[in-house]
Amino acid sequence: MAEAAPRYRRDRSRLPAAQRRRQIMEATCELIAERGFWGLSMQDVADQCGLTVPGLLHYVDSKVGLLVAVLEHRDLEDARSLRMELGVSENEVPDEWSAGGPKGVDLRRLCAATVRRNAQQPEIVRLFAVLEIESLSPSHPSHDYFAARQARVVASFAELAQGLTDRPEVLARQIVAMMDGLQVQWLRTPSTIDLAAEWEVAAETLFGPQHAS
Amino acid sequence: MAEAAPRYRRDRSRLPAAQRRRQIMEATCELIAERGFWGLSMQDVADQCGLTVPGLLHYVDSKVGLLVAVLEHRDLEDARSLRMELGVSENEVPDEWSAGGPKGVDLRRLCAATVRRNAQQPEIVRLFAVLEIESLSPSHPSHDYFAARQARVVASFAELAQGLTDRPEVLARQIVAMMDGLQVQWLRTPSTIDLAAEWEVAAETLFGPQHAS
DNA sequence: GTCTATAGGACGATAGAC
DNA sequence: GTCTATCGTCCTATAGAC
Repeated sequence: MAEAAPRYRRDRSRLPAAQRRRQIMEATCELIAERGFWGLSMQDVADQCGLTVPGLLHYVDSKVGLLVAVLEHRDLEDARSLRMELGVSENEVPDEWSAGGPKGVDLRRLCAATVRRNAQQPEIVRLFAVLEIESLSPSHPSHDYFAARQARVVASFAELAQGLTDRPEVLARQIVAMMDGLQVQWLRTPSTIDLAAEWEVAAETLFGPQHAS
Repeated sequence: MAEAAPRYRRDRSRLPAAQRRRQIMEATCELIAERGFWGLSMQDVADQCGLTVPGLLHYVDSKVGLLVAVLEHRDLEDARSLRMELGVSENEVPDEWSAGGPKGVDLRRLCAATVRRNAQQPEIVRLFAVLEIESLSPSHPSHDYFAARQARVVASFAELAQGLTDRPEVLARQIVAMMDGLQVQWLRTPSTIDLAAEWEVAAETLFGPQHAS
């Protein structure tokens, strides 16, 4: 006749909605990075937030809903942060570079900034690495999202590479491949690889020796 | 009082054990490539083989056992096939290159052969791509396997790159990164990318212009 | 905004018959 | 070598109370 113990000690009752949403999103990012979308369970997310599963489902309508919420959230966050990093520190505005119209941004600097930023958030990098691979399957809920994303990035890079080579799209693909590949190696053994430094060397190879400015 | 229908029409009853094992391994490869190890279910494997789950468990003792069986199987297969491709067509013997002692093999040719072979078995490439990322998690059953594999490949490549550059390990990592990255892009849109050709161009960038032999 | 309770499956694995 | 039957756990999602 013992009372059933709750799965988790819930200490943060009745958070404001916005804060709760952010909390849910962050927990989901971590857990997808750790286990992938197929390995994600609503129970784990709920536990990590100090909620029950129905409590969690009050905010997102399904497991897939959780995924798209996370992706939208990351896209906004990334666009904002990259605009800051490049747009403010230099007088170029990489307005919507990822959405279609990169305008006058130096490709090499854009890559370096991206890598530098990624080097500071391995969990996010891992989230995308996991989803990028998982979503190769046509039946994955974010299959279309990542297909479009890949095409968009390559197209943007290719446009920016037009002055640098006679095969801009090939260079664009190589850049993306090298960045992704180095990031995976870095994720596996972060302590033995300095991602930003490694990229600098790779950039020399891909773009040719650095011009003295 | 209707009889329960079987999940699957089992038409290949009582295969010889060796044949059954091969069938199980191939089905598992496909399904892990499609869904990852976390998304793999014994039921799916059993169905695809025309078995019930307990019937399947007669051959492998657990789900993890299935995974390691697949990896061992692929390693044997790959070593054999690569030895054939390189060792026979030229008079070099890349004996156990992946296990530790690459001997006098031309790195550039080794890479080209590997890519050429991979271009013909997208399902296997995808299997490894999925597991490589999934296994970043320390709790993944093949975490150690892929960590060791990564280290081994980089070390081998670095050793082979010693004559080519003053930073062989950096070049080795770049090669691995580029191969992996291009392969992922190719897996996403196989029809728009010629993997072997794309690698040839990348090799020019990484190794420098091809020597006329 | 969060809960309890529960429906309704799918899962990995075992025991034991044939 | 393969089966039926079954256990106990986990899952997503719903209904409705507070």
